[in-house]
Formats: sequence, C-alpha cells, structure tokens
Amino acid sequence: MELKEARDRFIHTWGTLSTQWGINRTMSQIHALLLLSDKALNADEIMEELQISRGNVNMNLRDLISWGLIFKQLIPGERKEYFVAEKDIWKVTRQISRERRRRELTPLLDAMNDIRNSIKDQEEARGLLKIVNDIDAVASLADSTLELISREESQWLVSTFARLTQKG
Amino acid sequence: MELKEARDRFIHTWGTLSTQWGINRTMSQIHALLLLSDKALNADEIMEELQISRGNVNMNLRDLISWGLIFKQLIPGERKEYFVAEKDIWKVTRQISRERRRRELTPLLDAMNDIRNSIKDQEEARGLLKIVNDIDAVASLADSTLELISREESQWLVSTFARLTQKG
DNA sequence: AATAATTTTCAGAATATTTTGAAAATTCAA
DNA sequence: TTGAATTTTCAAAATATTCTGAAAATTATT
Repeated sequence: MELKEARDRFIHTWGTLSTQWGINRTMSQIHALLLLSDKALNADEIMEELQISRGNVNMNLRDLISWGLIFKQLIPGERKEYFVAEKDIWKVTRQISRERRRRELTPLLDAMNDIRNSIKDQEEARGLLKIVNDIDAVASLADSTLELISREESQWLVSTFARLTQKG
Repeated sequence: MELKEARDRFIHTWGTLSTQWGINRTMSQIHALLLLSDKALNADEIMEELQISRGNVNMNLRDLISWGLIFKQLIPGERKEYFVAEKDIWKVTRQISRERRRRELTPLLDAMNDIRNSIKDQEEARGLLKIVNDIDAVASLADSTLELISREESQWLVSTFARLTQKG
C-alpha cells in the first residue's frame, strides 16, 4: 500500500469508528489528520486535504480545542492560525476521559440524584429506587475509573490493571 | 414528585443520555421502560406507554435482543409475545461491555493491524506507524478492560479497582 | 383450508445532524 | 484610519437517521 493511501485509510477509519461513539465524523478526521502531521496545519490546508468547507473546518477546530485535543500555534511572521494535535496518545486518552466524565457522567449522576431525592420516602417507589441506585453505582464506578485514567500519574496503574486482565 | 412523573423522568433521562453514546433514543427508552416494569410487556403496551409506532417498537425490540439486554417471554395461554429486561445491572453492564467490544474495538484493532501490515517495511512511514501502534495499545487496553468487565467473576475485581480510585 | 391475530418489513415522511458558503466580524499591517 | 487578510457566524441546503403505518409475511385457531 502507498503511504498516502495508508494515511487516508487511517483518517477514514478514525472518522467512521468515531460516529459509533457519538463523535462527529469530520471532527475525528481533522483530529486524525493533525495527529499524523508533524507540522502545524492551517484551515486552508485542512480544507484542501479533507475536501470540506471553511465553516466546517472552523467549527470542528473549535470543538477539538474545547475537548483539549488540539492547540492553536502561532507561527512568527505568519498571519494565519495554525493547529497542532497533542501527540502523546496517553495524554489524549486522559483528556478524553476527563471530558466525557464532565459532559456525560456528571449529568447522569445528577439526574439519578434528583430522581432519588424526589421519591426517597415513597414506599411504592421501591422498584424505581432500586434501579436508580444500581445505575448510580455503575455510573459512579465508571466515573471513578475515568477520574483515575484522567490523572497525570495514572499510566502505571492503568498498565497494571491491563496486566491483571491478561491472566485469569 | 409523583411516582409516574419520576418514572417518566427516568425514561426520558436514559433516552437523552444514550444518544451521546451513539445509541438510539427509542431503544434506550424501551430498555428503561422494561427495566422499570416488574411484569413482561408486549408491543402494544410499549407503543401505548411511549407513544410510538408498532414498527419502531418492533425494530428496537429486535435490537435490544441482539444486544442481549432483553428477552422474549412466552406467557401460557397468551398469543402475543412479551418482553422482559435483564434486571441485574451488573449483568447488563457486562453484556454492554461484551457487545461494544465485539462491535467497536475488534474492528478498530483489525483496521490498525491492516494498516500496520501494509506499511511495516516503509522507512518513510515511521510517523504513521507510531500513531497506529499507540492507538493499538490504547485500544488493546480498552479491549482488555471490557473483556475483564464482561467476565462472570469480574464484579469483585471491578469494585476493587473502584476502591483503588478513591484514594491517591 | 380458511380466518383471525400477530409480527415483520420497508418505502416514504419526519426529524435531526452536518455541511456549505457567503456575509459579518475581527485582526493585523501599512 | 483604511483596507486587505483571516476568522467566525449562521441561514439554508444536503445528508443521515429515525419513525410511521400500512401491506406482506408469519403464526396460531377454528
């Protein structure tokens, strides 16, 4: 396979898989492109490479920045804004953990709490209360796990955990 | 809050949050409804409760079955098919882990492998190879973790892990 | 068999999401 | 300042996803 072809395949795969996780395809493709690029790219270069509009590029660059996955890089003498991706995949993983925790788990835990509070004294709400508590427990576990992953020093623990999973 | 109102809120919350994980809203709502119900429900009851069409109900019941989250229950003397959800949330979690692993991680790992094989001898593909390997490592870790969670005996280990995350 | 009940399918409708592209806003240089 | 370069915004278009509902298929009953 040609190098170019392999790069395109990588970008394409990344874009496709991401939609299953509820992440915008273009956002993932831009991310993949920047991950592969050893120099910073500007909006025009991204438009050209991925064949998408300026508005689309701009919007998704903003999103990627808000996820903490890419950064603006100002190049001396250049007027345009350039963007680079965080290349350390462990940092990327931690950052995604952090954001998904904040954006998804915290709201879920809050919602479960609200419901629990609203029914806690009602005898006839036993069934609902049990499910809410169970889901709260699983979500709390997921939350703790992501919190752990998102810590600076987590990598050794994560790999320890991984090793644990290899055997029985 | 009324019990009915709390139940509806639960169903609604579950439906909303699920879309962020790339899961169909209606599918999640049906799941939530069945989680809350202590008796098996048939298609008409689900249509009525969630105010959705027969086709929609049918399709999403199939999907939930394919995810292993609900089961058909035949009631003696009844012509209609009834459905019950697996109520043990740990089992549910394990089942979801199993399926996401199969549907999402395995394809990603395969794709990374294909790309790696296609470029492994090319000196000029160093950068791409590094990213592919890094992503493969993270995906493998996620894969192992889900594999662990999906095991029958995993619960104690999962809680141990959770406890680890509480402290430093 | 014929009929009635139930489930499944799937084309078209409805809805939601993403993308475009051009106008508006902003930023920088002269 | 003015104006050119660049970025941002956002209404409308394009696309993707979900949902409906009625017809077709299947299953059970008489």
